[in-house]
Amino acid sequence: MNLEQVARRARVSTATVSRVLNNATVVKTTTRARVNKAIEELKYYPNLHARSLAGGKSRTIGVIVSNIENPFFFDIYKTMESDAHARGFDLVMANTDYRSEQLVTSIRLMIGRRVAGLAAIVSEVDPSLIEELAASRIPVVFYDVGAPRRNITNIRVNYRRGMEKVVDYLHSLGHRRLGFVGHHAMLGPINERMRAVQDAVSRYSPALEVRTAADADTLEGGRQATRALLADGYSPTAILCVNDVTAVGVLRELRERGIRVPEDISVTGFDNIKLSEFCYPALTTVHIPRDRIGHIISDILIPKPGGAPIEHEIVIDPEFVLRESTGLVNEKALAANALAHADLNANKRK
Amino acid sequence: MNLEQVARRARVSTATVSRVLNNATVVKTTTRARVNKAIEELKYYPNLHARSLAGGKSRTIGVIVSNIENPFFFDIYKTMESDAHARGFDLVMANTDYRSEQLVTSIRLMIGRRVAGLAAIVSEVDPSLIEELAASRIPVVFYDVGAPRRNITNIRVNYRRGMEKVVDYLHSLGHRRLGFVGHHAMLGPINERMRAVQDAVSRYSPALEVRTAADADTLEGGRQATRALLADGYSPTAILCVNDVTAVGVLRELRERGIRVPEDISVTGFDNIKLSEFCYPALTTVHIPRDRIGHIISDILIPKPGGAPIEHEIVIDPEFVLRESTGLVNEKALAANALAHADLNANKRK
DNA sequence: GCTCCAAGTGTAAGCGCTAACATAGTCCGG
DNA sequence: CCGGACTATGTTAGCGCTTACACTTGGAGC
Repeated sequence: MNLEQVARRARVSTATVSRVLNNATVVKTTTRARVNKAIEELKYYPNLHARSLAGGKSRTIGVIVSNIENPFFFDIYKTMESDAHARGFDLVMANTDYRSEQLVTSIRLMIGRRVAGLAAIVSEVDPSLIEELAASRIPVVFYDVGAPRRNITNIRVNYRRGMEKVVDYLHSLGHRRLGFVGHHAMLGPINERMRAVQDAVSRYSPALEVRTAADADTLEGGRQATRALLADGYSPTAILCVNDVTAVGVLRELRERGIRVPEDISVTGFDNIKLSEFCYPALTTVHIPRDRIGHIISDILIPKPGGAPIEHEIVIDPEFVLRESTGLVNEKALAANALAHADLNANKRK
Repeated sequence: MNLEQVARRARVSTATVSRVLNNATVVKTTTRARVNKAIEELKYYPNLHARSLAGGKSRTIGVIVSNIENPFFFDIYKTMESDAHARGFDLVMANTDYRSEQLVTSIRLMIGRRVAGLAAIVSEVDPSLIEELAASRIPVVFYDVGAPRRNITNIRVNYRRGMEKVVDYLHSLGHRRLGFVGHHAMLGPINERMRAVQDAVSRYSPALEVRTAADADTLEGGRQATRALLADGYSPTAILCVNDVTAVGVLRELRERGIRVPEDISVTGFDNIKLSEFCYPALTTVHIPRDRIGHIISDILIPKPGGAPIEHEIVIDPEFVLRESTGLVNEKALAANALAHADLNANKRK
């Protein structure tokens, strides 16, 4: 089923069919109708490969994310998707699972697909890759990593500021021993986040201390990291998490141990995904405007006809969101709990 | 940057480069090395469009889902993705948001991409679409809808049986007034699920009754549906949900109203997504083996060399999972709560 | 030394489409 | 009644690749 067959049936040339398909206005209404009828009857769908090969361009935007399972990435994707559809583009998504070799594969795949634009919402970026992309001349948006170039725009979030807000707030509640739960991808921005926490803490040093544990960027990962954090007898009065998903995992582990949140330990998330509002207790977190980020990326990669030129580096300031998972420090309760927990373990061993 | 340039640089013909790319074995080792070097140096990535146009086939599998945001769909996608990658295929995902016109668009897009196979994990399928797909000769797998054909395989889950297990269990705990929270996409399988609930309930009729409310397939949707369900004074002692995501929304609304789960009201989910284990209280639910479903789909769409032929209709039996969100009926507490809630509302009005 | 064959490589015809250019109608003013 | 300016449609050369087929070698077999 191809152009030629449609053309034959509609008694026109392939060029005319092509014109109808791309709704060029020059086609006479009656001809157009005839062609559309033929298309309909033959259930013809143009071969997109031939199209983008011949046209030298595609109407596809590539999106590469570290972990699409995390609603943070997903929300950005979703916003981009609706923007793209509205402008007649399609999205192709690739997931790296924080593995840099997967990122390389994905980027090559996207280049192979000759995407019209590429969004890389990932943390594990190699400088040579950026070089390669710069050479490819494909419009690219990096989130949080990379350096601006002619065809490369950077969007970053001021995590430092966000983490400071969290640390300041916890400090003001009297917390002095903190835990930070990260995830394994400690490259780039996450490492940056870890450093952000440490720096934020060090402003109160030595009165304020923090210890870190990391696991996967999943619910289960947050839980495991909590176990690691509490394993060696460290008893933080508040646990900061690299994001909300992890934080929900933390909540689960604390509940399991009979530690109440926020009465015994305070917990904070990051990102302000929908779930942070629906979990129990609802998470105190930091809002990252994912829809705004998505729109910005769309505007860069699919420039609107009359659109204004876009900056090559965009910085977004996050906002503190107070909910139920944080409260005044409660050393006594914590001590009691630790004791109870020790007893429990002792009993188990018997 | 194309085959010809690489060929020139490696001092071979384009055919040889192509052979190297597709690792045909006939190429001499030294030639192969020369070509690979040229590819490397020129940072050449084959144009996938040209490839699938010339080859008449693509190594891409299309996946269409109703709501990728719901981990149920996502888990299937993820399993398929890793299977596909392992076999050198790529996935292209499309989301319908339960809108049937979006499904039509997506299917046409996939046909246009000449995907090697198509998985439609959606509920809103029109018979004429199935006809169209049958004609396209693309291997297709439908989940829960459609009818088997030469190139179409069906996978279904025995929801009926799953719902019966839930209803039986709740009945055995003494529950007699049930609520069912569904979602808006009341077509096909969801309607099927609703009927499944009603049928399961009617076996105990008239002792057992159920009322239904529906909203979006999201956390927020579950919450809204709960409001609707409880709005007219109906006071179920247990709420069954169409899936776990919705159930977490229900939990949230009940908590807000000061209704304890499971002491005052029992809640059940469906699917057994990871979150059902991490929310509070952990959900009693029904396990749908999403990884198994994903593998089955992969095996159908990307047949392994020595693979056994696949049935054209596959039925999966779900399994009941008991957790913390269900308990013995407690009419007294419920009455007290209803009263308290009425008071609260009365107070608000003042 | 010659034939024959296999292994390795080159040649060129498409795959289905777009777009630049060519051509055929159509209408109007002079 | 004819030239020119449109408008509508046709012709055709690629886009970058795969693949059937043609061609060149260098031995092995005799």
